[in-house]
Amino acid sequence: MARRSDHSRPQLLELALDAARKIVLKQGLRGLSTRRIASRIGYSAGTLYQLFDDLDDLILRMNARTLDGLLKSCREVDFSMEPEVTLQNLAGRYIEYVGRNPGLWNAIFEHSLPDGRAAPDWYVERTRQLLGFAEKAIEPLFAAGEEQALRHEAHVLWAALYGIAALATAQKLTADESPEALVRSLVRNYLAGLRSQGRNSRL
Amino acid sequence: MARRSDHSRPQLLELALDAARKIVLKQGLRGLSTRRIASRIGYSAGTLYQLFDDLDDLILRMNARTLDGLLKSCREVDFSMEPEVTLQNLAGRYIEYVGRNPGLWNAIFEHSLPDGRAAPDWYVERTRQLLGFAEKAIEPLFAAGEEQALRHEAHVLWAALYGIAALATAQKLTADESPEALVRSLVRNYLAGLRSQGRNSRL
DNA sequence: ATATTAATTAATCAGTGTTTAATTATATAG
DNA sequence: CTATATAATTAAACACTGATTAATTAATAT
Repeated sequence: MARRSDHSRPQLLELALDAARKIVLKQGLRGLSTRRIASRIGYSAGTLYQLFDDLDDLILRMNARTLDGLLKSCREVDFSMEPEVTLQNLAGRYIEYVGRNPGLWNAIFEHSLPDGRAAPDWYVERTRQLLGFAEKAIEPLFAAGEEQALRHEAHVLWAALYGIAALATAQKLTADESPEALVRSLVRNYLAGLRSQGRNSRL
Repeated sequence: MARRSDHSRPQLLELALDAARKIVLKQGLRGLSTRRIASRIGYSAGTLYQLFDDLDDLILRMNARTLDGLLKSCREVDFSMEPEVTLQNLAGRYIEYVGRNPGLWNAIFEHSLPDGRAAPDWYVERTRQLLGFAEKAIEPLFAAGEEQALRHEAHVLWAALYGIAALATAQKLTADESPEALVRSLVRNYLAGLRSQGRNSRL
């Protein structure tokens, strides 16, 4: 056929990514395949290759949407409060979002690109933005000229948050430890530590 | 054939897991397949199903060995020093080990079992032991009867460490941030925070 | 030497990602 | 309004994958 004017290209892309999302939500990344996506949207597998470079590309675009949802939630945080409150709110939304879409979040760190292939800019940009929120939250704790220390400490917090979320969604945490409580402790203690030491003493 | 007395069953299991390790080191988990393992050890793919339940079982056993290597390294840490020194040593070995075997470490969190299938006890036990080291390191900071708080804080540290290691090996950290430096900051600030607040105030 | 047992494999099955040629619906030109 | 060109869609093919099966073959017991 030619374009069967059933759906436009953008519509088709939307359908495909949505179908992929639903499959991953129910069956995990393992259950995702081109043929399954195709059958769900009433097209053949080959059509997907007009919309995406390959399955990796499709997965990256799906994961980018997952990140977008988290970014959207993070944007609603009030950054005018004191750093700890802001960061707690940020971390809370992070954990809440991940907890509501565990399958999708799992897909983010279960997926890996083949050997030498790097994640595209539009994907990396999203993770960078996420990190940016952490930086913005703790910014008041640092003096001008300490940007390097600021980025460093935000990186630690971001990676730590990532670890808690990862272990929680992969169900590798003991049941009696809620990720929310772990994150609260992380933020409180880490910031208290930053304050008690001067934050710029990171030999 | 029957057992071709070329290798004993334990030898064969060793060969298979070693071959799997080498493949994952060079090509990542994506490059691992039953046929590739089999051809490397000079047997057919079917033979592997006499040694392992399935490929997931094989991967779990390979990952368990990766954890064993880390456990072995952690056992050499001197736990008679003060908590921060001990924990820094522990975390240092953690990051060092992961940094030396990034492919193998990646396999640990890239792998996931199908839908309802849980990790076997002998696997979970290893992760529990690893967590136990963190508990042992910060134990002196807690009074008797605070075991719950102890486990809680150790969990935070362990998950945070995991996050840094994960992002580092997946090359999702900015190049100018070494995982060693991130981990040092994590341990120092978190412990400082624990001390500055009373450690048992974790509502 | 024969019968039994069990390890090993080749063949097979259903599934995968991806590419190709063939088909077909739309858009364009005459 | 028809003929042509264009481009989307698909069915089929290819080379893989994990896993199962029947057939084969080597070691063991009789």
